[in-house]
Amino acid sequence: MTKQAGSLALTDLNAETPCCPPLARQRVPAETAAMMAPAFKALGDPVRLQLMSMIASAPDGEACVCDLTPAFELSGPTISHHLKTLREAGLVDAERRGTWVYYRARPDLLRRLATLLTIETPGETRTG
Amino acid sequence: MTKQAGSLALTDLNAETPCCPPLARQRVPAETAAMMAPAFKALGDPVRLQLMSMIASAPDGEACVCDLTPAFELSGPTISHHLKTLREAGLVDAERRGTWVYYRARPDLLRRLATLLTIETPGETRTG
DNA sequence: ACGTTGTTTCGACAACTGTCAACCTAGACG
DNA sequence: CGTCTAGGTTGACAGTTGTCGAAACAACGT
Repeated sequence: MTKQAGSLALTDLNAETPCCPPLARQRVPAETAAMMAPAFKALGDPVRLQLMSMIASAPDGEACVCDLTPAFELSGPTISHHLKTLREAGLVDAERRGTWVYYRARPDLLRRLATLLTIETPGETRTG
Repeated sequence: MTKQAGSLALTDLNAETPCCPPLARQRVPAETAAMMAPAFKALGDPVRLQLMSMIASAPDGEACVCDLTPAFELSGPTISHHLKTLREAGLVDAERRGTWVYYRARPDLLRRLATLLTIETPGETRTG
């Protein structure tokens, strides 16, 4: 299990590193790529992308697993597995309150990813 | 329409579909998720993320494979494979000019991904 | 036409991922 | 304490992915 890489990335991502100018502005260093790629990978599955959206768009900013699971035709363990992937990628946080577990989005990383993908509009439709 | 994930997604993504409000604004429909996830997946590899960045940040907006390959300690076929993945995800375009093949970023999809990840800052409440 | 150089495709293999069934843990309720 | 329900973990399996070497394809120089 070489999943220590994941946790390490998490640590770094949680820091206030101003690590990520837009991808199109300057070449992403290998170190940054290694940190951000797992987050993109986590979003690279339709189920997880929907889960992420359901969590991030929840009215109270958090979603109960009991609401997430029935939204898919997948078994509980499978949903749990996907949620774990999102957790390990640093995209969501989980909290148990009584019987239920609630998931909450981590806007920091999400915002960082968005920044990385940002394209600076040249102001014109096309260059040449 | 048959939903052949790969090529169909490409077609749709190339169109001017206003498909993607921020992920945190409203729940991403399964259809949209199926369209966007492959793009995130393509960026979910450190090598491809760097390739994407090298292409997108290239001075002339395009990068030659002959410049990309030596930037990694990977074989030519492997780099070519990653580039193909980016191509199939609709993130880049390839064009052969004489001996060399040049890759160019497709800002449309990149911008759409960024929009999808955009978080509306809570402190930035629109007054009125 | 031929050989040289650059790039992609093919074939193969190890590693990883998505999925489920079965089991285990945490809290609620009697 | 015992039992029920909600979730998470483990183990196993098929399918996919990352990687390479070898071969095929494309364009240039001679």
